[in-house]
Amino acid sequence: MQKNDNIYPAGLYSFQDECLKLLTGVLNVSKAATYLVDSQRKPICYKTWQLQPAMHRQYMDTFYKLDPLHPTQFVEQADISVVKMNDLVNTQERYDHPYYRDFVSPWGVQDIVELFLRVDNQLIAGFALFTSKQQPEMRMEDIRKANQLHQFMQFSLEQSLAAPKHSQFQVFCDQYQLTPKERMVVELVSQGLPNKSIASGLDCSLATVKTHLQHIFTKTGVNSKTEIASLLYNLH
Amino acid sequence: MQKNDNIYPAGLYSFQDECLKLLTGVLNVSKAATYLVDSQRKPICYKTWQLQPAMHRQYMDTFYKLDPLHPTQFVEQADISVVKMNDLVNTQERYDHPYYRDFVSPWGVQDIVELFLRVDNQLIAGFALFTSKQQPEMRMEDIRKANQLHQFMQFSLEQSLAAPKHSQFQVFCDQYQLTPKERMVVELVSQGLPNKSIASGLDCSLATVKTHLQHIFTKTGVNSKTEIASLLYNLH
DNA sequence: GAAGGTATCAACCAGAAGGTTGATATAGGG
DNA sequence: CCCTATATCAACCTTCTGGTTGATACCTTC
Repeated sequence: MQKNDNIYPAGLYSFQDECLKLLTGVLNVSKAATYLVDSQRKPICYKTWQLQPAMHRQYMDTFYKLDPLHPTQFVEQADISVVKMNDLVNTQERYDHPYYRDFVSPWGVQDIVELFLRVDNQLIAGFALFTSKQQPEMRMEDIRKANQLHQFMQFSLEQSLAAPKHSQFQVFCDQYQLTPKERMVVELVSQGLPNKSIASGLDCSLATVKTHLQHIFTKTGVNSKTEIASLLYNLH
Repeated sequence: MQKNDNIYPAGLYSFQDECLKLLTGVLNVSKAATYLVDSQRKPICYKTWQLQPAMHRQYMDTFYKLDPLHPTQFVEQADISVVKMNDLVNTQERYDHPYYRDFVSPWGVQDIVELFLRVDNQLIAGFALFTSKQQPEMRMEDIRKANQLHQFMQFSLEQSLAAPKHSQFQVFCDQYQLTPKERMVVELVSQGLPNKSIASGLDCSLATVKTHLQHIFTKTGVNSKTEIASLLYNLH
């Protein structure tokens, strides 16, 4: 577990931002979301675009369990990278199933396309693109574009992970032997986020974040988040 | 005032550290100190080496006024860069004057050599090197070495100010039109220092630091020191 | 000399962050 | 099977930070 994780998914904060901008800028979607997949295969670090906070909360609280596009469904299928919901689930099912009846449909969503990014066959990030009932149905052409974008994002991801900035982050984390979750905390700290945001980013409690921070502080020998950010960018 | 100061002395935190290490490592001194000179020609951002905190406090509280090597004595004399106290002040004076009788001598100091760094003829940093009464008197050879080191430090300073890292700092400060003192605060924030340390570094009260921070927060549109550090190293 | 920018400091408050202890659960190695 | 490492969370307390208001002083510039 540690082995697979000491590179991913930490260090991808701005990568997510840029990808989301790209997708929503090029494709005709009404809402979008992105997340990273942690070592326990749990989606964390959600970032959304024009997606109602209440809808996201509903998903996180309840409906993620029923999601046919949930990343856990695709961790093993390394060949699947772009999935269209309405292709995966037939029309009848979409009428019967509570996921569509009680969640997808009420929020005015017509279809969802999910993009997965992998490194070494391991799923590490995902993107959900929503079209609304007011929009025209998604066509082959749109899916082709999505595949095109996916391909470039996959390329860009590998570049990002090889960049000096990223390796600097790795050097720091390796130097102090931080655990995967601790690395994620450091990543979010380095973005200047308050603990509350870090907690919601990692989908855990404030208490857990504080515990992680305490461990990071002891390992690195500092005593504030600002100092962490400073250390990170002033490696000796 | 603004004009002369929007480059210096901010951004020299690690430069000071390295210089102090160099001087104390190469020259045979018992204590040392370094400082930056701000726009009001006041020494700030002291860093010391083997110098008793109590001695430093005494100097800062009282004796700085009597110091014949005090930087204000040399702001105008752009040709003077390395000064030896015992050459500047004759033996008799050193017996009579309270600065030596009540401060220098009681702390076991035999001689002091001061080095000044300038940019555009403006004094921006100083180094004080102390020899103790237990050490042999400083000779011509030592002064030659000090001059040699000074020359390189002067070169290195110019390099540092031209380095990408420094210009990044400048870009940030210019972008948000920060005042000289605000820039100093940002510099110390970027080192991860708590407000109390920033206050003592700038030789002002905690309240002043907080006011500076509030202004920086409004100008940059953030609301925490960690975010400042993050912004600084993640310029868009 | 009035106005604006800068630098200084005080007092106050609410909320965030840091520090500690202790507890639970789970995965993996020996 | 036990031990360790990891991840999770709660409760508590202290200290630090952020936000606000208001005041003084100095220096330019108009």
